[in-house]
Order: sequence, then C-alpha cells, then structure tokens
Amino acid sequence: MRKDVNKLAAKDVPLKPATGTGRVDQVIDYIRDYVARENLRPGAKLPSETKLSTLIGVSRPVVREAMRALAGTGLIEMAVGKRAIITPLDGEMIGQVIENAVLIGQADTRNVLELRRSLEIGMVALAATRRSPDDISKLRSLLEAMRKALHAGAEYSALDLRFHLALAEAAGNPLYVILIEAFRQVFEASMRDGMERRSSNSEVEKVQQLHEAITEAVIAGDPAGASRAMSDHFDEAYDKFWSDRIGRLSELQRE
Amino acid sequence: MRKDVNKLAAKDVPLKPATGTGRVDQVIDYIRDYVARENLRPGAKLPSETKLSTLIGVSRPVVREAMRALAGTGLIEMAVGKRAIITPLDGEMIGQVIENAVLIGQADTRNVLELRRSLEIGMVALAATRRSPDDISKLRSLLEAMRKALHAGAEYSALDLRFHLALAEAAGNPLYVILIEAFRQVFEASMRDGMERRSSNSEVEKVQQLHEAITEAVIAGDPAGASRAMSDHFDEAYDKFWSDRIGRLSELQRE
DNA sequence: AGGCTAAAACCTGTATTACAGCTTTATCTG
DNA sequence: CAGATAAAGCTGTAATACAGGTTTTAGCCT
Repeated sequence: MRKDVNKLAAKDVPLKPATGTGRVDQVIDYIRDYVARENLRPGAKLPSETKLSTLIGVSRPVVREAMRALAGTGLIEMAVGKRAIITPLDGEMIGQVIENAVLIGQADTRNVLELRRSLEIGMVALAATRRSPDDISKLRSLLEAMRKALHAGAEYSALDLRFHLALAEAAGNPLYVILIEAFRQVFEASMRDGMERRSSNSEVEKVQQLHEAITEAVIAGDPAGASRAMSDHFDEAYDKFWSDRIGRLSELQRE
Repeated sequence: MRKDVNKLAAKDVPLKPATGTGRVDQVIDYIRDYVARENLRPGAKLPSETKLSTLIGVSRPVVREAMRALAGTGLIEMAVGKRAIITPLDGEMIGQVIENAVLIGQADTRNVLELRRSLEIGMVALAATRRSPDDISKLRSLLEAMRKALHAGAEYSALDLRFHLALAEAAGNPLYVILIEAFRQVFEASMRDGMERRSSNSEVEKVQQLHEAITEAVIAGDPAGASRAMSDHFDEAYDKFWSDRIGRLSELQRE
C-alpha cells in the first residue's frame, strides 16, 4: 500500500514539470530564486529543510543535496541544529575552484601568479584614485609595522598579506579583496614549502622598498606610478619563486 | 536488533576519528585526496557511490552530499546511470560564484567590469609576447569576420566574445580563458537587457577600430601598446554601459 | 515580579531500505 | 561472428528513524 504512494509521489509533483533535469537541480534553482525574490542578505536564514521539502514537494535528502551544492559554491552555510544562512562571498570558494584546476593539472602556479599580477596592477591604479584618508593612514601604519618586522619571516608574510588587502580595500572594489584572499589560499596550498627563503637582508630590504614605492604612488594619487611599482614588486616575486624565470615580465606592461 | 547495529555503525567507523567536522566534509576531503593520489585527469571516473560508501564506512546519502558539493565547486560531474567523472574547470563555476556575490548585493556590475578590465589589460600584454602564428591567423580571421558582421548585432557580440577568448588563448594561460567565460556569464545574467544598443554606426565602427588596434599591437609584439588599446576598449564599454561614467578610467593605467 | 533553569519543540546529521530508470556488459541466438 | 536481448550495475529519489545540537517556552525559585 505504501509503494503505490511512493510511485505517485515520485511522478506528479508541483514543481516545474518541464526542465527535464534532476530534481536536485530544480531545488537549487528554487533556492536561488528564493534568495533573489526575498532579497536575502548575508546572515539571513533559509527555511528549514523539512519546510522546503514539503513546500517544493521533494524529499529531504534532495533538499539537502541541493543545499550542499549551494554550500559548495559558497552561497550558504550549513550548521548542525541551526538553519542554513546566507554567507558573504569570501576568497575561499574561488580559491578552492582554482585549487581544483591545479589539482587536475589544468593550470599551474605560474599561471596563478600571472593572473594575480594583472589583477594587482590594475588594483593599485584604482587605489591611487580612490584611496580615502583612512586607507592612507592604514597603509602607512602597515608599512611601519613591516619595517619593524623586516627580519621576522612569518610575521612579515602576514603583514604583507594585510598590506595587499589594504590596497584592495583602497581600490573600493570588494572583488579585489576576495581574489587576493583566494590567491593567498592557493599559494599556501600549492607551495607549502619554499617561502621563508627571502631571508637575505638585501632581498627583504628591496621588497620593503617596493612596498614603499607602491604606497607613495597610491598616496600621491599617481595610478601609473603605482602600477609600475606593483609591476616591479611582482618581478621580484618571479625572480624569487622561479630561478628559471621565463624572461623578466617587467617589460610587458609598462612599456 | 537492527537499531543496535545502526548505532554501532554510526559511531566507530574507520574514518579520521578526530577532525570533529561532519562526515560529509570528511568524505569531501577523502575524494579530493583520492583525486590527487590517483592523479586523476578530466574524464577519469570516480568509484561508484556504493563502493565509496562501504570503503569509507559512511552511508550513501553522505557520499552523495559530498559529491554534490564537489560538483558545486566544479571538480566532478554527476550523471544518471554513469559514474561521476572529473571535469575540467570552465568559466561556469567562477561565474556562478561571482553571480552569487551580485545576488546578495556584495558586488555590482561595475565591480565586475573593473575586474575584467584589469585582467584583460594584463592578458593582452602577455598575448603580445607569446602569440603563436596560429593565434595571429585566428585573430586576423576573426577580425575580418567581425568587419563583415559590423551591423549584425547578436552575431557581432558572439564574435566579440570569441575575439577576447582568442586573445586569452594567445596569452598562453588557461586561467584567462576561464575567467573571460565567467565574466561573459555574469554579464549575461546580470543585464539581460541593455546590450544591442551599440547599433549606431559610428559607435560600432569605433569598437571595430579598437579591436584592430589591439590586434595590431599583439601581432607586432608590443605589450604596452596592446594594453593601451585594450584600456581604450574598456573606456568605450564604460561609456556605453553607464552614462554617468565615474570619470574616464583611461587615465588610470596608461600614464 | 523578575530572572534563572530545565524541559520541550525544532532542526540538522546520518543511516537504512526500497525502487524506478538509465548504462553498460555479457550472454545468447541467428 | 555479429547483432539483439537480458542481466548486472549505477544513479536518482523517497520514506522513515533516530541521535545530537539549538532555540524557545514555560515553570520554578528567589
């Protein structure tokens, strides 16, 4: 007696009957639409799984799979006992996607570094035209802290990340912040070793000088100069990461 | 008699017992490790769900949720009847992630266009140094086709996309190709309307001229010139998309 | 009456079983 | 030997059950 019910329930449900794709995909679309329709913002709660499943007319496992897929793209976050919430995009998702590409041999670390180079060169140009007084003082204090931590290795690396993030914020485009974080994640995963070898005094001093040049240009409102300085900064990184550097890339973007 | 079995099966399983995170997350890690360990490449098949579930010691729904999450990040692809396969990264996933950000109001279309601008300016500089004879002939033939389709609206748009993709390929970095595709997707979703309004003869002619300028610089092996031309191209786009353009961005990156 | 505690209601995480429908493989037949 | 057909395997989905975490409610004590 129960089997017949199952068959029926599996066939004529109140869902877009056409699409032909699986039910899970339909629920994914449904939830996306729901977020758009209700104008949900980060922190907002989704209906419970059971509510959604009865509402849409599918079983709870299907709803769970759909949610898990959306959690995979970083739209929502699932937690035990609590209802799923909308999460702001952070670098992790994009970082993971790029990691995937590296994992299956579709891209390598040099590709990623090139990408980051393009991005940050454009980013500082924007930062030079949009930086606020707050941004300027933040950059200055970071630079000062970095000078003090010149020979502190790990601490300098952490500050370096914050420096680039501060530039991204100064650029006034949230996507830059997200991508900087994503790249950091990829590099950490991809080259768990290396690093820390810029210990040489002259090298670290040069890096600091380049940081200062970037900052000065940004503060002075000089986009071209900022781009040039960032370009030099990446040339440094290239030299450091690959001894067999494939021809200084400095010649590329700044004439 | 069955319940006790369940309880046991739910407690002491041969899985990393420590992490504390949910089982699904552990299976996600397991599969990622599996892919890395076996050096799987796009097209390779994953073990069946039941095999994985018995192997890892979790139920099939858990394996399915993990797979669904990985499918969400674009690492694998699930199909009915067939086993899941490794899929190459394409623009769709990153496009979807950025769409999510726009969906929840974390970024807007201008942010995306700015990002794309940075990327493509760097991209053509690389293209100008790495283009192969094949790339050159491809760009030339595309340019010719575009000239013939100058007033064909939709067709010109399609060719425009292929033109930018050809540049991405010439840059010799697969990530550029992926991101160009991702951006296309975001723009299509985000501005289902507009577009098609560059019908004016003088406007479309100017676009074509900029395309030609980019191509010439790339072929000539002139990175700075290519970047400059691409920068102009994006200024055009800005003027077209937002009448209240926020100050010509041309001044930014090319001195 | 007010604040704190304990219980109930709700929710997610996971397991089990069942079956429909699609794919692939192997077998059997002409 | 080749093509058709049946069997085996796999995924998609549903229904049910229960453990354990979270939030809310209601009662109790001060």
